[in-house]
Amino acid sequence: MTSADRPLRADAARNRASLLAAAEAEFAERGLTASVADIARRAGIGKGTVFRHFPTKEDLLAAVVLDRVDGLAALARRLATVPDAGAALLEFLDAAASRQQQLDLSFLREAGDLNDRLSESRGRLFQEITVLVERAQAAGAIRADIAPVDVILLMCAPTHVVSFVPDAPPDLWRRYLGIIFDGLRPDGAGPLPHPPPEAVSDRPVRAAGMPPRGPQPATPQL
Amino acid sequence: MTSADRPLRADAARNRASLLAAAEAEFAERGLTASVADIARRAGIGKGTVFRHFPTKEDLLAAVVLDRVDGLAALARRLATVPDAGAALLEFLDAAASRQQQLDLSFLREAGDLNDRLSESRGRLFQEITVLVERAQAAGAIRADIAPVDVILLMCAPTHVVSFVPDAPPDLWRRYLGIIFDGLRPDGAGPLPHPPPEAVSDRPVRAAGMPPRGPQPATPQL
DNA sequence: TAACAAGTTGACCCACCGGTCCGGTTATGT
DNA sequence: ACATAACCGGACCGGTGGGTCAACTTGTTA
Repeated sequence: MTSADRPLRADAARNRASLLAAAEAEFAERGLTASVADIARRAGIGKGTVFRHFPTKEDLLAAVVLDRVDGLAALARRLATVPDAGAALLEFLDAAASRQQQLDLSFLREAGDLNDRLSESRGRLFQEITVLVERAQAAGAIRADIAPVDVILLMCAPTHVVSFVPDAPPDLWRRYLGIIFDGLRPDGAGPLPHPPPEAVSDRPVRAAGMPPRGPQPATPQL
Repeated sequence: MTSADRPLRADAARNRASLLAAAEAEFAERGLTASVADIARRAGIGKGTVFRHFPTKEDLLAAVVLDRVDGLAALARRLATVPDAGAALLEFLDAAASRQQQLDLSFLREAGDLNDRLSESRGRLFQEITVLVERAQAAGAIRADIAPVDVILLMCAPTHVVSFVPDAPPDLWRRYLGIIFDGLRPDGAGPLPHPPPEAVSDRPVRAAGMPPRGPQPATPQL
């Protein structure tokens, strides 16, 4: 819209920048429950201005998350040329988890309709991951019965697991990435009990704690 | 209270039962964000009645969750006598994940103050798990550098991972339990990159999406 | 500098949610 | 059958959060 039609007014551009910065910080600190009002206050602008730039809170979140996703995809692409395919995959997972410490992307796996540009970027990222996984597999670094989807699904697990320990050391997640990655190795291990799922997602599912619009598809929970 | 003083009136007992059933169903479908009003409606009783039985939404959740936790602890205790310690641990993790399909207990790992009875039960459960893990370790079924805490933390991962795939087959989680459990095996695998955390929790941290009381400890998110 | 469009703002709207309260209802013991 | 205490329910309260709007300000362009 504004970005294509006109060059955007000077003050508007400034506001947009500090809005994005504030949103990133706020989402990182409070999670998806961060309120638009708080973000606006932090950015030093009025709440109305937020909605002028992004018609919806979800769109704001999408904007914040977009470059992280693109960055991850770029990293994956770079790592696809590294000789040691196994090490490349591990490094990617390391980087992914590391960045999740700052902002949870896990909802990306389900939110099929967050934003057109975002879901496009997500698609690219998933494709790059697929390349990484298949290379690692061809190199014998991970077992043959692993599908790229599996890695995508497990990608966020280390961060999630660690999010439950109170004063977690900043790199505790590496421990769990280590365990999970060892589970991907071809060493011992019998056959897996279930085939991988078809796809991660493409239907509209909402990020948890975001908008209680429909009857909600229900995250299965104990 | 009511359960100790007096035998509880007939209609009250009936209402309490249907309330618990409704709460369980609603929490399972909508997660922690299920509203008390919805639960009351589903139970066919007034909202006031809900609060008469449980002073707080959190207490209601605790009541719903309590017997599941106790059931899991009982299972763990039973499995502690099974000869094959490795198989016993795997079976426990299988049962735990299986029940999580119905109601997510992951918040147990952080909610230190949900309810006295609940956190007591949780303590027992964790202790039983510790026994299971140490036995499996002594039997050489899982690697020596795994701590019981690790298993507790990873326990809910398979369910969580699967919660992102749209129309997941009901036992897809077994695939990821398989991968993770393989990561616990003593086979190949170098040393783990980080020591285990001290404890899972004992300080008051709120379940996500439950009450926005304090400034929130912020689930680290990407 | 004049004039207009683009941008800004915060009061306002509305829906939701946890929790309270009191007038009315009903089970229960005698 | 009656008295009574336990119980029920829904209107109500205070707070919150996403989103709207009309009046006002400001950058831009001629």
